[in-house]
Amino acid sequence: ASYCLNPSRAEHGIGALAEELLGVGRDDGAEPTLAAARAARAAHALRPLLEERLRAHAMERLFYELEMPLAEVLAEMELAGILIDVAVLGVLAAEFATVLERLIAEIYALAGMEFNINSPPQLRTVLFERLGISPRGVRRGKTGLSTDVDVLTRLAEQHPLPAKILEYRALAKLKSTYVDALPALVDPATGRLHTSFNQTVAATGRLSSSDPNLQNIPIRSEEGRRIRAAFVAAPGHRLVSADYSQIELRVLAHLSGDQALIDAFASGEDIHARTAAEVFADRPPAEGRRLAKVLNYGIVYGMGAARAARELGVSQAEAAAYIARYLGRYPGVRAFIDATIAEARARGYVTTVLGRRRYLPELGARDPAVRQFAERAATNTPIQGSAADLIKLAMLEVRRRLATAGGGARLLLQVHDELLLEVPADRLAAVESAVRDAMERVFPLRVPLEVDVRHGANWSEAH
DNA sequence: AGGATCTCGCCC
DNA sequence: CCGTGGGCGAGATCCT
Ligand SMILES: Nc1nc2c(ncn2[C@H]2C[C@H](O)[C@@H](COP(=O)(O)OP(=O)(O)OP(=O)(O)O)O2)c(=O)[nH]1
Ligand SMILES: [Mn+2]
Ligand SMILES: [Mn+2]
Repeated sequence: ASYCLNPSRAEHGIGALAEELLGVGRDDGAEPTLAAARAARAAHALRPLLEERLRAHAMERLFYELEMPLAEVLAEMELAGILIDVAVLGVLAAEFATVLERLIAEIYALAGMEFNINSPPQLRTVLFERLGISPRGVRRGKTGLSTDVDVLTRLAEQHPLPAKILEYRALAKLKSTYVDALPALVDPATGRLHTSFNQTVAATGRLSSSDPNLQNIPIRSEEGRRIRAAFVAAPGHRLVSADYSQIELRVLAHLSGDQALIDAFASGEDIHARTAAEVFADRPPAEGRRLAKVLNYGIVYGMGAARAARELGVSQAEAAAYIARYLGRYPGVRAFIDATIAEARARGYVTTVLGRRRYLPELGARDPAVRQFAERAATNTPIQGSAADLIKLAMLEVRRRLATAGGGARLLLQVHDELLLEVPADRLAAVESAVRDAMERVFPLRVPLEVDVRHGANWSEAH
């Protein structure tokens, strides 16, 4: 309830709420029995307060009909877990280790010394002092010159070392974060991996996932897809992935009412593919579409010419012209952004289609940087948050349909606009059409909702 | 030894 | 602080 009322709060526990809403002082060192008694008394006192606030904010349906029943669905998903082919990860670990060893040797040779490649400050010293690469035009962070992927990509034109570092970084990331970490978290009895879905963390209404995070499994690179392929279906089953097509662009079309965008979706256009064809025609189609996605959402959510120029590989002036032309094509979008910011400033918060709120007090900040940041968040939250509303609602409907027609099919994961299910092989067709139907009809918008449904023996095949 | 912060990079 | 937004985690470093 506290999360619905104010999703930006750092804590929603009884202690924090008692302190703020009841004015009760906290004593974290209290003897356990006493602490439990105090928590019980606080919970009892908080209940009518929170109930009244939910009513006053018109959030009773959001809470009682969406978030509360969703909690049980999420619990089932956590309990179900997902099967991991540990042997696949074992092979990758060995392969990656071999390549990393070679890269480390090459890096030391190019640097003329050994150092900790994982240490940005040490790398900075090697690049800009020992090798004397010019730091001209290199971005600075809080602590000094940056060594991130953008910087190293540019430096790669001047020296062979940065490219090797990039290669090392990409592989080391995959190995440490996924290949080495995931097997240790697999339940040895079942071979399955169990995440936590956090329902009260993201300020927009999205879920998050942790311990382990299964919402950021690699997909972009070939090596990444091999990791994703280690997420497999149980014997006799398939993994089914159902992912909304261009979801936030559709929500934007709905909320803004922009006629060009509505027409585009009414006639089945793929805006990501269109952008890709316009500006990334020289790239492989799949990569082009992914880059186009970044650009499409970036522009809509306030990306500047500097960043757009980097993404597009053109001058800032050309990027600025592209952004202007893009927004000019969808005049309703600009108007929606301006109206959303104005309304947010007046009311102090923005809302989603199901009445979720996010307060943005920084909209009144005098510091323009702080204020503009809040304005971009105000633009994004109604759209990202409404998309989160839709898939949460769809999850309840999918769960209901599985109960009657699933034949043992289970929801396993949610990845913001994607549901991953494990389905008995002989129930594939029925479950796929039920899931598609539930997701597409969940909450009719001014544009159709479309869902890409695929299946396979592993998550890489299914996505 | 363990927490906080920073940098970097994975995903939607 | 931030001029796309929203997350989580590994490793290094600094500090207690
Ligand atoms: N602001 C912002 N939002 C993003 C970005 N990447 C993804 N999202 C959000 C918007 C998307 O609608 C949503 C789901 O991501 P997807 O990868 O499924 O993209 P989308 O549904 O637009 O395209 P799709 O047709 O599924 O390939 O996540 C991004 O770089 N910036
Ligand atoms: Mn999608
Ligand atoms: Mn998706």
